[in-house]
Amino acid sequence: MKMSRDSGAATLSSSSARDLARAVLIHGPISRGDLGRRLGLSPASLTRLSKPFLDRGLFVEGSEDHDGTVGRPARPLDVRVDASRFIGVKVTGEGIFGVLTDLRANELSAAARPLGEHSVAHVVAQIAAVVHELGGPEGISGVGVCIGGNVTGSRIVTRAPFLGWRDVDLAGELEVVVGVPVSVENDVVALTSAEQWFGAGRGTPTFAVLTIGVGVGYGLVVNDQVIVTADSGLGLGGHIPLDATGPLCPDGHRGCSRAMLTSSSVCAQLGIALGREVGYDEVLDLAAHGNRAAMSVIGATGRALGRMIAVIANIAMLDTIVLSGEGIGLWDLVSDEIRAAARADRDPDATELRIVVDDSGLSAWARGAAGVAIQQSLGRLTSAG
Amino acid sequence: MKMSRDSGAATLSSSSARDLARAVLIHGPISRGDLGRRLGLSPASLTRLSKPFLDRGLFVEGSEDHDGTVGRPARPLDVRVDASRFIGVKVTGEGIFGVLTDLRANELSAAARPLGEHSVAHVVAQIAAVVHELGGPEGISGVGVCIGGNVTGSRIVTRAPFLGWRDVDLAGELEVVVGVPVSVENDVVALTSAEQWFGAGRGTPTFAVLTIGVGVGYGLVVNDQVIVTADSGLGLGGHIPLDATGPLCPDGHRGCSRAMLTSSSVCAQLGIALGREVGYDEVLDLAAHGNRAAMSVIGATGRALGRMIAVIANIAMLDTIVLSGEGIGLWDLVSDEIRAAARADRDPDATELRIVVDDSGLSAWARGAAGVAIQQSLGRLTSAG
DNA sequence: TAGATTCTTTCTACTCCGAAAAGAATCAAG
DNA sequence: CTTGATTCTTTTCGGAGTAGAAAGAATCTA
Repeated sequence: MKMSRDSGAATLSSSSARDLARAVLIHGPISRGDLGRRLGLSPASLTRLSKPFLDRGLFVEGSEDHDGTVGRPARPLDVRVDASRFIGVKVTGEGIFGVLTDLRANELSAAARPLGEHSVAHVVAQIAAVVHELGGPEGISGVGVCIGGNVTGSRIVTRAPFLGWRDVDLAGELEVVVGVPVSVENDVVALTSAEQWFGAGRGTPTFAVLTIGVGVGYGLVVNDQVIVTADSGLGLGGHIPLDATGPLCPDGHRGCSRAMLTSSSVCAQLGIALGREVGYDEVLDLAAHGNRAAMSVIGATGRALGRMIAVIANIAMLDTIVLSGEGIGLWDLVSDEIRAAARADRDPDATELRIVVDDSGLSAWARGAAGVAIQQSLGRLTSAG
Repeated sequence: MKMSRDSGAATLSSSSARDLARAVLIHGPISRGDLGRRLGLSPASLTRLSKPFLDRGLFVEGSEDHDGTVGRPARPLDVRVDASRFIGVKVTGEGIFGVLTDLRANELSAAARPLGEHSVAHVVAQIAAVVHELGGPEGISGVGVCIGGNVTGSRIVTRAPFLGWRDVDLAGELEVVVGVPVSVENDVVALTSAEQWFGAGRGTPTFAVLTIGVGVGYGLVVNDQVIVTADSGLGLGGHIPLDATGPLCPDGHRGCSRAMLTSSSVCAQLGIALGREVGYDEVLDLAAHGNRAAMSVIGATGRALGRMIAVIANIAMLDTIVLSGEGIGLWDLVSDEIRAAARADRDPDATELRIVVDDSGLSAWARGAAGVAIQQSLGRLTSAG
C-alpha cells in the first residue's frame, strides 16, 4: 500500500540517484536534459530523481541560463557548493600538509606542520593541529588523509614504510580526536580519483596520472573506474626502464623511472656535476638561466619523462595523461622535449597525446585527499539521506 | 493488457538475459544457484531468465550432478554446444588459415590456403575456399575473420597496410559469397576477446595478451572489458624500449619490442652470427641443442620478453598475462629466464605474476576470429530470438 | 497577442527484480 | 518404508525504477 504521508521522500539511495549526484557534482551547473543524455535516462526520470535532492537542499536550481536560443530556458541543477567544507591532508615523512576545500575540492586555504617523529600518536596530533589551523572541525563535513603506502577499506593503513607503520587504524584514531568522518587512502589513489572527479580527468573515461617529486606516482583510470590493486601502494610506476645510460636506482636498475625522475635523483645528478649540494628548485632555476649542466640534467629528465608517457599511453591504451606532483615544475622548461620524446616512442600514426599538467604541486595531494572525503560524504548523503 | 498467447516469450533480450547467456557459455555447465551468485541475481530471477532459453532449446539442463552432498541436486544449465559450428579465419600477407570450431571456440579441424596476390576479390575467394574446405557454409552459424589492421563496426577494414587495403567492406563481400553472417575484427582484439571468453582469461577480470611472431601483438582486458581504441590496429605494443644494446627496429628504435621479439628479428640476429639465413624453428632447434649463438640470441629475447611482461604488469596494473602467437615456442626453452627478468623489473613485494601460455600458435588467431563470430551470434540470439 | 519552441512535470503502464513461501529431489536416521 | 533434514528450484506477490505520451511552463518571434 502506498503511503501518501511523505511523497517527497523518494529514493535518494538508488544507483541512479548516486549517479545523478555524482554527475551534478562533477559537471557543475547542468540542465536536466543534459543530465538525461549523459546518464542515459529519460527527462521524466531526471525530474523524479532530482526532486528529493532539491527537497533536502542538497541541490539548487541555478539561474535561468537562457543563452539566446528560443524555447523555455533550462533550469540547471547544481550542488550547493557552499553548503559544506572539507579538509584534505597529505602525510609525508617530513610533515603534514593540509588544505581546506569546498565541495568541489577547490583549495580555500592551506596549512602545514613539520613531523618530528613518526609515532601514531604524534602524527594524529599533528594532523588534528592542522585541522584546527584550517578552522575545523566545526563546519567541516569530512576529513580525508592520504599517505604513501597500502590502505584498506579507506580506513586502515596496513603498510607505510616511510613511517614504519603496519596495520594502523588511522581513520579510527583520528575520528576520535576530530569528531567528524575521516577517510584514509593511498596518496596516488586519492590523487587519481580526485583528478577523475574534480580535476584534469573530468569527463575523460580513461586516463593515467603520473606524478614526479619525492617519488614517482602512477595511477590509472579505465572506463571511469579507478584501478586499485593489492599492489597499488607499492609504486609500481617507479620501475619502468627509461634510459640505459642513466643513473642507478636503489634496486640497482639503471635509468629506471625512479632513477631518472625523482627530485633527489635530479639533484644528485647536478650535485655531482657542480661539486655541491643543490635543491630541486635551484636545479630548475639554474636550467632556466642557462646553466649548461643543469640544462643537460633537466633535458635528460624531460626525455625520460616523455618516454615514460609514451610507454604508459602504449601499454595502458589511452591518450590522456595528467602530470602532477611537486616536481612537475620542469614542465615549464622542457615541455617541448617531453612531447617530442613521447611522440618518438609512439607509432607515427597514433592519436596525438593529450598531456594535462596539474601544477598545484604539493597541494594536489592534499586536494586529492579532500576529494576522497567528498566522495565518501556523497555516499553517506545518498545512502542515509 | 497482457497477452496469454505466448507466456514463454519472456525477455531474452534484456541486459540480464545477455549476461546470463554469456555466463553459461563461458562457465560451462553451471547451476542456477552459482549463476545467481556470479551475476548478482536472486534464484528467482535465474529461473525467470533461463526459462526462455530452455524453451527455445538454446540451453539444456545437464545431468543431475549430485556429488555426494545432501539436499536436492543441482540441475546445471549449459549451452547446446553441438547445436552450432563456427569458422574462424586469420588473414596474413602470406595466406589464409581457418579453423572449424564448436560453440566454445574449440578447434575441430583446420585448413589453410596460400595468398598469391592481395586483391580483395582474391582474398575473398580464398577465404571462401577455406570455408568450403572446412565443410561450410552449410551447418555453420557464422564466420569470423581477423586481420592485422584497423577494423570498424566488426565489418569494414579501414586500413590494412600489409595487404594495401583501405576501407574494404570485407564482411559484406564475404557474406555475399558464403551466405552466413560474417564478423571481421582486428586480429589482436579478436584474440584478446577470445582469450577472455573461452581461453586463458576465463574468469579473470583484468589481464593482458601478448603475442610474438611476425609482429608483436598486445591486447588488454580491464574489469571484464576488452579495451579497444582508435589505435588498436596500430600495434602500439611494438614500441616499448626493452634493451638499449639490442638491434634497431624499422622506426630506428634501438632494442624496442619489435626489434627484440619478432621472429624475423630473432632470425636476423642469429643469421648474422652464423653467416647464413635461418628460420625461426631452426633457431629454437639450435638453441635447444646447445648452439651457443642461438642460446645467446634466445636468451636475450627471453630477457626482453620478461622485461616487457614486467612493464605491462606495472603500467596496466595487472597480474595475469597470456602469452600467445606463432613465436611463443621459445617459452619452453627460456621460461625461467623470462620469469626471472620479469621479476627483476618489478617491486620485490609485488604480487607474483601469473603467466599463462597459449601454445596453439597460429590457430590461436583463427580461434580468436571464431570467438568473435560466436559472440556476435550470441548477440543475434538474445536480441532477435 | 498568438504561435513556435524548448524544457519540465504529471500520469500511467510496463519491466524487472527480490523476499518469502511452497514444491521437489535427494540423503540420513529410525 | 517412512519421516525429517537439506538443498535446489519454482511460484507468487509487491516494490522500485523506468519510459512514453500528453500536459504545463517559460521564453522568443512574428
